[in-house]
Parts: sequence; structure tokens; C-alpha cells
Amino acid sequence: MNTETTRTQIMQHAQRLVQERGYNGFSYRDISALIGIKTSSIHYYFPQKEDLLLAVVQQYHARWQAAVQAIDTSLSADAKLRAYVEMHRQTFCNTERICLAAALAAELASLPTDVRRAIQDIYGANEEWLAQVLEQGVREGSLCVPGDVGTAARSMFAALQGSLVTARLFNNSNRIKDLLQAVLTLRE
Amino acid sequence: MNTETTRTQIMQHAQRLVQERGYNGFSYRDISALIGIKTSSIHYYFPQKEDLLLAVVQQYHARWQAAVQAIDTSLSADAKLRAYVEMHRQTFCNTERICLAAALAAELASLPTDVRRAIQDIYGANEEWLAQVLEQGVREGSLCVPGDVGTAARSMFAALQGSLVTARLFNNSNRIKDLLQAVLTLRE
DNA sequence: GTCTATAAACGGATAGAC
DNA sequence: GTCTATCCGTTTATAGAC
Repeated sequence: MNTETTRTQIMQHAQRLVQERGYNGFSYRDISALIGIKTSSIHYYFPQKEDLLLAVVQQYHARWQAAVQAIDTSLSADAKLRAYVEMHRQTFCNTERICLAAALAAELASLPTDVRRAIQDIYGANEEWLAQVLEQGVREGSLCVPGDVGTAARSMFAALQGSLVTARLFNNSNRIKDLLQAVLTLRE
Repeated sequence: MNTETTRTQIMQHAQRLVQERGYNGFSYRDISALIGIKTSSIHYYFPQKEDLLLAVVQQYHARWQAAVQAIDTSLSADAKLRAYVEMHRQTFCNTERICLAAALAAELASLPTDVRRAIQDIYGANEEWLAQVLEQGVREGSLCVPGDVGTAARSMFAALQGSLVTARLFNNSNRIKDLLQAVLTLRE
């Protein structure tokens, strides 16, 4: 069982390149050179570049969702939130990459409609998960959330996505957990 | 005095295109078609595409700084903050564009060093201004800022940048003022 | 499945006429 | 300053051999 199929390698490199340089910042040639194949071989798996993009986005969404849902549901809200933020921080520290959805959302006007919808789905799913955790936190009293939890969840996810961007910009991964300060009643 | 010089038009379209599609998402041809000139004329003003980019980024920084510093320094901290967020919201509502610095930071790896530094400058200046306002707010008691003001300022600017991205993604400008909820003690 | 070969358009960029 | 003309590498994509 070799998971390092050509198709897998293509998608891995494509995802990384989007996160580093954006959708318009890489070409089939880049990927072909990295893997050691010809660009025509990539077209065999993904006839158009947009096909590759959509496949990468959907795979990213599925994997991220699985990772989020792997967070122990029996945890307290503040522990869930810490685990969630730590997930982002760990991913960033290992790869120096921002979220795929954020990278693509920045160049929204140059993306096909189905990809835009897929990006909305990623944002929506994360905001929804966060809103539920915040609501739990309010119930428990483990989190300090002023105002509407839905609003706070959207704001928090935006902050997290934005902090990944600045963590890379300033080469400082500590920025990723900055948003915890406001919502955690206990100091770290 | 016609400010609609060719140079001005080139820079206007370049800025808009970066904000909409990213640096790698437009070409001299796009701009030339929009203005009704030839690409060689653009090269007369900006020999390389990177020259154009740097000029656009620096102009954007200068104008944004001027607008921020035009906020009445005698205002209370919460009024300053509302004015600052409203500035973002108004700009977005008129143009449907995210911040130039955020658009570029998303494709960081494909940008020249001097542009990266300029983007850092934009982030740094905004974070610094916000930190001072938050500090004033803590002194006055007009803002609710738990923990370190520097950390809160960075987190807040990240949230603001991220909210512009989602405002565009979901076509909903209300998201931009979401972050005010957490920090304003008075409800809107 | 991967290759060679090729097409056709696009990209940034330059030289030189007007 | 703007144009025409041109260069040359890149990019996406296809046809067909192996």
C-alpha cells in the first residue's frame, strides 16, 4: 500500500504551493519539476488546473473537519478552544503555512465559483464549531464571551486566520494564540 | 491640474487588481486594456512589475497612515476605535476590497524582499496605533481589554484584516465591526 | 500511466520610430 | 510619452506514441 502515488504527490505539492504563493503563483511546471514527471502527466490526473484546485480544497476541508471533530467532545469549552488553537499553531510551526482557505480567499476574484463555495464551506464549518464551543463555555462559565456567541465565533475565526498570516509575516508563531487572552478567564 | 495622469490611472488599477486578484493574478495587459494604452507605455512608468507593486504599496501605506492620523486625537479611546473600524467598513462598502497588505501577505513567498518589508511596516504601524488606543482605553475605563494591550492590539488587527476577507467571501459588511463587541463595554 | 511533441495564448520586457 | 514591432520564456492544454 503505497500512498505516495503520483496523484497524491501532485496534490500535496499543489496544496503547499497555494498556501505559500497563492493559486496564481504556481504552475504545472513547478509541480512537475518537484516530482520529476512531465506536465502532461499532471494533466492526466487533473485535466485543468481548476480541477486540481477543487480536489485540493475538498481534501483539505475533509481532513481539517476530521481533525476538529477528533477533539474530545467531553472536554470543557476552554480546553476545546485551547486544543483547537494549538492545532492551528502546531500546523503552522511544522509547515510555516497559513490556512488554505485564507490563502485562496485573498484572491477570491480569480477563482471559479465552485471553489469559492468550497471556501465558504470551510469558513462556515469552523465558525459553527467555534460558536458551539463558545456557547458551551458560557454555560459552563469557563469562557468569557461578551455579547452574541455567533458574532464572537466569527470574529474569533477571523482573528485566528489573520494571526496565521501575521505569524508568517513576522516569523513569530506566538501570535497564533494571542486571541486566547481575551476569552480565557484564567491566565496561562 | 489633472490628477488623472496615466501614471495615476496605472497605479489605481494596479492597486484594485491586487486587492481583488492578488499580485500574480493580473498582468500589464489587463491594465493596458482598462486604460486604453499599450503595455509598453506602462513599462515607461514602471520598468518592472515589481517597481509598480512597490510604488502602489508605499502609496497605500502613506494614504492609510494619513487617514488614521486624521482621527481626532482628543477623542475617547472607544470613539477612536469606532472611527477606526468604521474607516475599514466604509472603505470596504465603497469598493468591496480587502486591505492591500492582507491581500499581499497571503502570497508572501512570491513577493520581493522590499515589498515584504513594506507590508510589515503597514501591519506594524496599525498595530502600534491600536495598542496606544487600547492603552488609553484602559486608562480611561472606556474599553474592556483583558491582558496585555500589545497582544490585544495585534489580535484585534488580525481580526479586522480577517473580517474584511470574510466580509467579501460572504458578501456581508456587517462582519467588519464584529470585533467591537468584545472590547466595548457599552452595547451598540 | 508516462512520455514526446506541439499548439496557441500569455507573460514581462526592450528597441527604436514618431 | 506613446506607439509599433519584436523577443523569448512561460503556461495551459491536447494528440498520439510507447
